[in-house]
Amino acid sequence: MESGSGAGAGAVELSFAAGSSFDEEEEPVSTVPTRERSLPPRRSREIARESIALGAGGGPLEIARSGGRARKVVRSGGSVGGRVVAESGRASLTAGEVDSMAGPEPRADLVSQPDVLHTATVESDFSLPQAGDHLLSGGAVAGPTERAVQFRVQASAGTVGAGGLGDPVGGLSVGVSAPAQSIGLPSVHSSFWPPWASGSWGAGWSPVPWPMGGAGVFDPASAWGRGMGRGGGPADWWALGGVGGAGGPFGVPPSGAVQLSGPCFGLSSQVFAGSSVGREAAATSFQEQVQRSGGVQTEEPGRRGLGRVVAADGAAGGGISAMSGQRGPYMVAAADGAAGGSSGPIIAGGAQDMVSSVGARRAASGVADARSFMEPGREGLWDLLRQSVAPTTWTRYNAGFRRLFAFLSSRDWSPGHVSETLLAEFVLDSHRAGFSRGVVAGHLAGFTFFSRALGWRCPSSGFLVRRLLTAMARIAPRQPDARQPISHDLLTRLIVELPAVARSRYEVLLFTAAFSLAFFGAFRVGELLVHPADTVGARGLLLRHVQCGDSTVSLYLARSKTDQLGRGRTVVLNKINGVTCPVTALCAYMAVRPPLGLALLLHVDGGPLTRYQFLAVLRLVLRRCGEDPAHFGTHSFRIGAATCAFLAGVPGEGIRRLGRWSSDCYRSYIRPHGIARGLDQGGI
DNA sequence: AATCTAGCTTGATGTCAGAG
DNA sequence: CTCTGACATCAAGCTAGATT
Repeated sequence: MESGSGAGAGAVELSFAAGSSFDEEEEPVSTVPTRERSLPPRRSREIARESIALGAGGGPLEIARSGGRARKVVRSGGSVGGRVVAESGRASLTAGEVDSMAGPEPRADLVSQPDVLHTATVESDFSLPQAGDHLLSGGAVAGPTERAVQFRVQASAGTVGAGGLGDPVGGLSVGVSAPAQSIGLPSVHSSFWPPWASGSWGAGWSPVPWPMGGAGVFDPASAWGRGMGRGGGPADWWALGGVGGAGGPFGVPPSGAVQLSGPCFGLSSQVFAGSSVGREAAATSFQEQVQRSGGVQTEEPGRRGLGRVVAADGAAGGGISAMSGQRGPYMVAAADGAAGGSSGPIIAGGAQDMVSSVGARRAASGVADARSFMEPGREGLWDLLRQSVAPTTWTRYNAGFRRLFAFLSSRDWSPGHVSETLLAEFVLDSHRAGFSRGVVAGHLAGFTFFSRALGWRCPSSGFLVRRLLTAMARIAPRQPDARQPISHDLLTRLIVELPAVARSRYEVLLFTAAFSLAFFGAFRVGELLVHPADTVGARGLLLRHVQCGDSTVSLYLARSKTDQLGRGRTVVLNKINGVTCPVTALCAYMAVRPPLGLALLLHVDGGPLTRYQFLAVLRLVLRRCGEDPAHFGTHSFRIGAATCAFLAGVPGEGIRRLGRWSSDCYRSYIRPHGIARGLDQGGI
């Protein structure tokens, strides 16, 4: 099965013309027209690094904010307040409106409550005389609307491989909005490599035969899958295993002194705010993190009830929707649209806010946000409700709510209970407008979600609605998934051809590792790559999640689509022969990977490998292999892995665990003939 | 009890506008 | 012209409830 050809052996350093990260010192010998790929500019990041000027004691505040597409300066006569703990370093400043302005009918109950309306975080060097000092005093923003502004100074030290702590914690977080006990962490993990690197699990790490078809060692008595967590048992022998449990495989000592280990690869230890050992490291690491992050970090947008939303929906890259001027009870419109995790609104400062509409594609619709109908004083409930679903789902539900709200408002409807007749009319209207069944059902789901939260009756599962949706599905049935699997043979060819499209030796190693991991790990692209806007590495493989051994690599998946609670799983890949070997590929890449950034897969300048680039290179090399790129996607690696495992004789349960499926839907990926034909295909 | 199905949730992806 | 981010849509994936 293995070709064993040495693809990269005689490869010269070639170049291609895109990507964000090519080492300028490397000699570009392009074999691909620059039209296909070119160096992306990074000036936006430079702009983003422009810092803020902090006006202490009520002085003027100037925030230069910027991003991928826009740069705006917001001035406001404000002051900041807070108790700053860290002494020096590079801090990010989170600013948010305490509340929205008063509209024609201001709600005093909301206006009076301090809370962050919109926040944005920018960074700045800071140097404070003494930890614990009250350096900056609070105050209200001047202006007719009397908005207070709240800032949080955040000195982030980055994180170390303390998987047991859950998602990376932003290191030191200090300021007015951070209670003292939240500053720093109760314990410090000192070393970069987690304890299991020392081999404590060693007995359980059986070679994984897949997809070689049974060449492995079966050790059912191992700790693998037994002592380490869920899903144990003999069926694990072949598999990638799942190590569950709250702590994950990464041990975190309950206590201990701060001890910085040697080169941290951009991931310094978490340290106490008050730790003298840690401050310098914190500052250094944070600077590094900021540089990697592109400068602007945003927080989850929080919003309050009534008022005028002056800026919302800002992309991390700087897009901001101008929503100013809206009045009345249904004022918010698109403000929540950025809840997708990758972005957050940018603040607008004072009374004369300058708000950019750059990058906004969606015009103000004047349609309500569901939160507008929340009873006063229950905002905390709303915030927690938001956490009950994924950010993407929240965004989508909001879109559904807005669309249905707009439709209902055009009928004789007042906010509140909805009749099934009206819902049926909505379905009919959507059908005539050309929406698919899935889209309409999604809109209904979103509206129903918020209706339930608000106590509105919304019979979206009524007979009429259900039948109409069924009719839509029958009229326009789903198209079969046309994406073809990337077989192991094709993977081999892709890797062999990579040098022809890569710009440098480094990129050959990067994409070889990326493709090999995508296939053998059966990763979703979102599990493999870190989104550029994700500065904390909430998703995707991070450097600290990887452990290379002589014959295995282990990859810790902190969370995934099927692990929303973030229990974590570890994927172990074993060495095989040939150019596709994930262990060899990853180790080769790790040997040249720059000591920068959080993401595992990044360019030589530290920028993360993006989906766009991953797909662009995949398409280039597919074309070079004589394949039609239109038939493949990033998911083709996952489809190929399932298909390949099936053809190699891996049992159904094995395939299920390989791709971390918790249902039988993996069967739709068994596509020995290329195209999906149905769930019963494959006869598993 | 086993199987099927619809509904809900969520990741992947295509398209568009804008930045550079 | 490429690349990014936002959005809309498609489709994966899970589960509760209905059906057999």
